[in-house]
Amino acid sequence: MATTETSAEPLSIGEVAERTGLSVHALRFYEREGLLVGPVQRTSGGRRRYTASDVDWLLICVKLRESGMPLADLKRFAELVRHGPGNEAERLRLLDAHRQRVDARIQALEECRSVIAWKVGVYADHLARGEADGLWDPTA
Amino acid sequence: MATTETSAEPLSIGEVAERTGLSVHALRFYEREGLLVGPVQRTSGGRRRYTASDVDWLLICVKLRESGMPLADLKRFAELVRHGPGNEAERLRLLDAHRQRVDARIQALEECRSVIAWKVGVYADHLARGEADGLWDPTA
DNA sequence: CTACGATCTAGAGCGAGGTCTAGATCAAGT
DNA sequence: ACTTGATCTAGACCTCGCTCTAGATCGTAG
Repeated sequence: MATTETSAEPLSIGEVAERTGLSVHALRFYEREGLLVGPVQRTSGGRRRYTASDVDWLLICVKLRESGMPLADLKRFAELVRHGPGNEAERLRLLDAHRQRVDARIQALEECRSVIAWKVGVYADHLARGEADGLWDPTA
Repeated sequence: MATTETSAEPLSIGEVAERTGLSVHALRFYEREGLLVGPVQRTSGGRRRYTASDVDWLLICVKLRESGMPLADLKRFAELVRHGPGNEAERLRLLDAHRQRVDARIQALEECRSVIAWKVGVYADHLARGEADGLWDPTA
């Protein structure tokens, strides 16, 4: 069980890709873009070695991205963390603003869902009754 | 109250833009891409005249897009409707598949939100206690 | 008639967020 | 030593979904 454990052993980029769901390309891209808190360590041969906290950070990044945070905001957040203690209020503001956007997005999606569900119902009814009328259809 | 009513009067592209939230550019683009059910009528001078059902369709489009349906799927849906009665089962499948994707997306967002809310809580606690420790922070 | 804003077409351009390529190097197995 | 697969860098390229431009025309108010 040495390959799947959550140990202190540094991981290769491929292993981190597996664990985070990001592609190795994306991992290098994120690093170039300054989205990581610290520089990733390297082996003598130049290969990246990710620590557990690198992976933790990436997992947070994945959630923030998945919820629609732009890379620019993620970068800003990374910069704040990189800069160290003293800016927690700003980090909080950034995260909380994002949380609000996520809430709004969820609400918007729920509204869309109800419109779509209604339309699905219209078609389902129509098919159940085997009729060609009663549907809104400009070509009918 | 002639300018804001929901009448049978055809509307100019600018009026439709106002009512749907799409830009006039986007409206022309959608038309070019075949996302509309029928061809938009024109005045003798060549200007577009949208009917109420054009607007209804566009409002559906807006909801589908807002909920993440790709233009390609929207185009497919438009083609089905344009083709007329007889393919309602496929329309239903398309819409229902989308509804499921929306549900999945909402769930994913809710998970993200809880991760983010937890992180917000961590920072809020930290600030409330005025401490510099207890935070996960690789640079500390 | 003259202005002026809205609209027209065709097509170029853009921003986000990666993805992919080429060619070299590293590391491990045999 | 040789082969194989993972990784390296720099930078080109891609998809999506519009957005914008240029230059012409329409249509309405004065």
